[in-house]
Amino acid sequence: MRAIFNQIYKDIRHAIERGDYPYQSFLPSEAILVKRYECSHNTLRRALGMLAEEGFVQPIHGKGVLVLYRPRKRALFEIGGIETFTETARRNRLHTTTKVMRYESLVCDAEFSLESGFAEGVDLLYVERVRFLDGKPVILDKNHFLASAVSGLTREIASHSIYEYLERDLCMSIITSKRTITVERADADDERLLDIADVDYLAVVTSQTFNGEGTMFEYTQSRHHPDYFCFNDTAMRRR
Amino acid sequence: MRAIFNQIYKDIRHAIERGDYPYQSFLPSEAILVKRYECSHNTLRRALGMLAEEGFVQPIHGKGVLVLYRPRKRALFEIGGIETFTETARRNRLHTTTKVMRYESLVCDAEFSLESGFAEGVDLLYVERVRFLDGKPVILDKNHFLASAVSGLTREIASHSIYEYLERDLCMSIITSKRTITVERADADDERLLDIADVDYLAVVTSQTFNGEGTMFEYTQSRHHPDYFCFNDTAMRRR
DNA sequence: GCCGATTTGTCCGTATGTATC
DNA sequence: CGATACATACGGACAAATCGG
Repeated sequence: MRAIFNQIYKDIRHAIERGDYPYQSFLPSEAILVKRYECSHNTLRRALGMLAEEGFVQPIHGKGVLVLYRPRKRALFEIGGIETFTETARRNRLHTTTKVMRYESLVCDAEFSLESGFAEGVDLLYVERVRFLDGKPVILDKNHFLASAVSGLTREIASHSIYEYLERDLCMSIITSKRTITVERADADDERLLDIADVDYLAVVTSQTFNGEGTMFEYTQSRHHPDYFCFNDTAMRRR
Repeated sequence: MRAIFNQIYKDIRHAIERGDYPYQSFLPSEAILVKRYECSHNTLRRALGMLAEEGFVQPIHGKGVLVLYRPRKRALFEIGGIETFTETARRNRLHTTTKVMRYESLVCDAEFSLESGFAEGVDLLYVERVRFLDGKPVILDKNHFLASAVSGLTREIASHSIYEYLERDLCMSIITSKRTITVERADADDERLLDIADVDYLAVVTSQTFNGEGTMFEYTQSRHHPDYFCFNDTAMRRR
């Protein structure tokens, strides 16, 4: 795989983040960039399209490609894109620990099939974990994995990073993730495990995740302490 | 503009939503689709790329393009993508009303410049509105508009749909929107205007919106009643 | 208001690489 | 190994918006 477009994307992105092309300035024209990167028009446009999709730039017909990126003060803990808890914590230079509360096998019944999207009758692995950030409990993770897809997973591994195991050891490529964010009332478990007293609502991220073969192998509910939840998103309107 | 790719995108998308290509089945191969639509390889791939980006399909190298879409029971009120309150309500066949609480001019000071991203000293229009769904107050909208970009806006228009006015009458094309979702404690205004008693947290969507010329013309904070908030998102991991 | 230069936007045909079966 | 299917890249052509003279 050559992935020239990806190199160009990363190069321009870093240049923008470094401040080479400030907010509200224009990138060099496509013609110039094509010469600089010695690539085709299409390849360059693919890289620009990715940057536009993520809100770094906005191409304006007949004028140029405008930079919309501005550095900003970041929240303590942010999600957006597919990033695991461990990765996010590392990026924010925070120390994390994970406590496995439950680790058990079960079979998907009719009701849970409707909720989760797993087929009825399949074997599942249920893992319930509390995630700590610098000693504070911030997320209650309720993972349901397709047992056949996570063979070899142990309670020990779950206490570190399940995704690292899946990607590195099982060579599973995590591809598509569908997420829904809601705000729900805290229940007794939440209050006990997340150590909250004066808080009665949580941010809840419910997600279905598909691997490289297109099988949905995970259904997870992450219940976030409201003070440590921040989700970022950029959207483009097509006309 | 020919926009063949968009036609193909919509056609395949509707076919999927209609059930022609069920969950976990493969689309016809690219070669077949190229013949069917009488278009080039590139154009077809662009359409497929859009479908993949939005989680409808997942292309699998060497095998085919797998359908990941499943119809699902939808929440009462969902957001995701760029959709206005009015559009979302219409899609969900709900009756909406809007009450304008405040409508005033102001100048961006240093502090608000840092928070919003507007330049210090520019003239702004502040509009505070409560949005009702079938009579229930569900969102408290605090819009800040760049005064120079929304000339002709009146309190009367604000009580219906500001975006409709901007797009149809001012011919403004709303392009990029950067959003952050957090969960915040309800203040006295929230409690009074959203008619909440036993609820003390809200879903807060803070957004910066850019028009077709690349100028940020809006900074808005939408404070959602937690029971009527549902945000959808699909993400892909690049390897 | 028109024209031409510049710049982005769309599409095509072709070639080649790589994973799956 | 060959056939099939997706993945990347190139070069060329033309359309459409913008801007200055």
